[in-house]
Amino acid sequence: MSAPAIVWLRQDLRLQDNPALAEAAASGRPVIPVYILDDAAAGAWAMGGASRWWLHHSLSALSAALADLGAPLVLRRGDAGETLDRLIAETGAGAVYWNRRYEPLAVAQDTAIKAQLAGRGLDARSFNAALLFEPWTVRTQAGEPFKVFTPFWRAAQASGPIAAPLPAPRALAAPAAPVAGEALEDWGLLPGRPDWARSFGEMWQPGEAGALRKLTAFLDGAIIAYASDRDRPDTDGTSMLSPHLHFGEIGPRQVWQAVRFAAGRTGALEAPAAKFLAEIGWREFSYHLLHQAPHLPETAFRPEFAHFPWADDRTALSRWQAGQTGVPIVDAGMRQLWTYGWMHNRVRMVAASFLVKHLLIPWQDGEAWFWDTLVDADLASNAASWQWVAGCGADAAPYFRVFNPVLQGEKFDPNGDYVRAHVPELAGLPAPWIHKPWETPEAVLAGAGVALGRTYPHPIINLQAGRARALAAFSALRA
DNA sequence: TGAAATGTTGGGGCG
DNA sequence: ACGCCCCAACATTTC
Repeated sequence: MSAPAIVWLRQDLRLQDNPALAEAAASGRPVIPVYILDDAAAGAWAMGGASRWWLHHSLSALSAALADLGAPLVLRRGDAGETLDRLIAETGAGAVYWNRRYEPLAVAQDTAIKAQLAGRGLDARSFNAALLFEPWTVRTQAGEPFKVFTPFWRAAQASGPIAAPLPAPRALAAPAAPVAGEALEDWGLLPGRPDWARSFGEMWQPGEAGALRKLTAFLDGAIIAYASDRDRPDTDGTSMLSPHLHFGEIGPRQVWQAVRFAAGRTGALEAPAAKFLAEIGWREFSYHLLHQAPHLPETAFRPEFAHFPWADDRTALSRWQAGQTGVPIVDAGMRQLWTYGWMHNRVRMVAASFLVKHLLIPWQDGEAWFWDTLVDADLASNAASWQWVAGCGADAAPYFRVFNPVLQGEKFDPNGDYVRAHVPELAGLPAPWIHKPWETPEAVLAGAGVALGRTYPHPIINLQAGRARALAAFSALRA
């Protein structure tokens, strides 16, 4: 029997379209799939709480699926390089395969490990499972990386056909002797008390099966109205694939093929399909930006922001985090985030704009909170999106684009149902007032059981004054 | 993937 | 029937 192949799984927790796993299966070697929890290697960007909840359940699902195929998942903790070395020594493995990561520290770690393994004569190989286009392959005519989304996406799509996804291996050869691993329950990935994740399960089914279910439901339902409903937080208008994509429970090639196939069957889907795939494109663009600017999670892409006069207001930050700003659409979003580990994208923009512009709080503070609380927390997307809102990123929103949370609420949550779902103390307010309780007549408030300052906060800032202050601060930057 | 201020226009009420 | 005015609706520009 030939020496086993280790498949080092990371953000590719699936069987379908998994090139590293497929390579191991095709090699004829016994297969040892391993997941290594290596928090130290991630530095300041170790997985947040919501991501850990997700990881626990995703590994649980993957473990069952791999056991069915004949090669049980091995769980280990510690420095990844040392852990792989020990595993190789224990099992006599002759090959290590993995799918690439793109976070700067992960790239450095993978590069060092690969050189180390190859130097010792092991077959160490990496593959692409996470992106449609490798970040370093999309270039302008001048050979430069892109800084603007639209030309990036046009060039990327024109750069060649997207490979068809690989099927899941039908079976895997088990190693001669079982490989010892840790118990998932011992990793402490789930919250203790209080169990802030108790509602997550209502919305999510981590794992490959859950990912495919979300994709199917989207293609059978919301995609037809995606162009408009994706902006409506009061509907299920989006795919909700983001955490599945982040953990690699489904790959972008699978999404691409399924969407194109669905659109090919009926012409009515062509336009919404293109809109949806452009969102996949934004994910690709974020990785493209992170690759050209490795400090994107910490430092403004545009250098003139280095000395921006941000406010140091811990109280305001806490109230924003807790969904107690007194601005209904913002509070609804922040509470949806806390309750379900996810926030509708339209509301993310509104809540982020409110923090960065009305409150002048550094975008990095919002980024850090999202990192800890989102189940889809993704270093590239999170950093690029926060910089976009703050206006300090590539292809960023212009400085004068300040979302008015009242108008956004009235436009995208016209009946107030989204606010009612997440801010129950306002549920009695009629639609014309629910997005601006501070302007609501006293009699209407009383009729709805709302007492401002007691059952629901006064707004943390006057919206007009906050907008004016933001415009002054951001326009000073240009001068 | 904005909002607000300012400018323009055209329908309809009304003397 | 006509002209004046109001203002909603839309367009443009400014931040």
